[in-house]
Amino acid sequence: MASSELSLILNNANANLYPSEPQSNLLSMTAPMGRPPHLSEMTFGSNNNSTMGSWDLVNPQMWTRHNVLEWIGFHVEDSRFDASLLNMNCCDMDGITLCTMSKETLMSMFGSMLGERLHHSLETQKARYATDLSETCLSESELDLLDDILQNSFPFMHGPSLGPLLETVVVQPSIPSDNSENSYRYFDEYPNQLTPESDHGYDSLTESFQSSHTGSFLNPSSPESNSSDSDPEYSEMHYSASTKNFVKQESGEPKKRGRGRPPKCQSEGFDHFIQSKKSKHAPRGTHLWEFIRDILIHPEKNHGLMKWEDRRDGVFKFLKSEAVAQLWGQKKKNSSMTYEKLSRAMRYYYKREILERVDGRRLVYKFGKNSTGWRIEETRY
DNA sequence: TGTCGTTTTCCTGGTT
DNA sequence: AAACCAGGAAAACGAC
Repeated sequence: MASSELSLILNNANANLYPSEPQSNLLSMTAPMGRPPHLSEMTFGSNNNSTMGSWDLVNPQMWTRHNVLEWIGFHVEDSRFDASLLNMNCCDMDGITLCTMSKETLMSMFGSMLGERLHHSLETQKARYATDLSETCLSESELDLLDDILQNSFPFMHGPSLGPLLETVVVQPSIPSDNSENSYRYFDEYPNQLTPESDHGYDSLTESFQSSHTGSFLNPSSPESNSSDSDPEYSEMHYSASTKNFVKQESGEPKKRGRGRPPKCQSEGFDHFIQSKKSKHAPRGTHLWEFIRDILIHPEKNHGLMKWEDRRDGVFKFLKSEAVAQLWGQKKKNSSMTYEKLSRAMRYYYKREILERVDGRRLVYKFGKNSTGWRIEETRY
């Protein structure tokens, strides 16, 4: 079950861009919503745990801003720290952000004593939940949910290619970082770790994972491994049938298939059973151009993925094209997304004037007159 | 259930 | 040669 951590990491990367704060029901705050409560407004005795807040019941990665405040408040109170010395701006962050902070960063923000204490507590919580996830017996519905997340987030983890990734899962919470780092750092690591072998012109991270890792992640006889896929391309059985690269490796000669997008779910059986349990009507997500825009206008969350070439004119450049594509694929639950496909979708925006062509410059695009929300006057960034 | 819009996938050919 | 660009064709898929 440690694999769910990896899903969390990737989901958190998206959650960073599209936060939903789903756990507000866990809060035990007395402060009104809409602003961070002052520490003096917080209570710690109204939940399951009489001394700690609801943060104690949740993986730090999943903490909301309120959970973080609650957690800080607990330690302020417990250590008899003078709360008036605290800069409340430092307390306004979610768990994902918090988890990227190094000990030094925490100490600089909260002082050596409280900072060290917070760091220690945070590491303890991280370790605890990393352990909990692997040891907890989950209910059937939780298993379904977990499986759902795993399939959607990293379907290629099922089958023969997962071993080393689990190490990443365990290590991730301790990634050394400072304030400037964030979840995208996770993606930044891959190009160096992987050994693309694809003959495809655009080596996606997905392909890299598939081609460079061996070993088994799940017991082949377990329901998880059988159900591994709403996306059958990534089960060992079906991969050859629908993935161009694999076909080429398998036969030594590319097999032609019909034009257009192949069906995502081509199998019956348990895969179909799992699939049928999922909602048929996922809420409409943001469009690709909005996704790109959101990466660009959140520089603190755009860790070297893209950059503005000309902020005023809306000209931007992909720095890590495949990483952006993977992130987009992650958002769309499509782990086979590549920059090639993403860029095709981008080119369709020319006609609709959401994007404008930038001739002669690779990986450079420009927002068009029908795009919104990126201009300096439209954002606070 | 059908239609529509937006991708997604594949492809060929061209450019850097 | 690899990486990227351009755009046609066709299909998937969610929304309405």
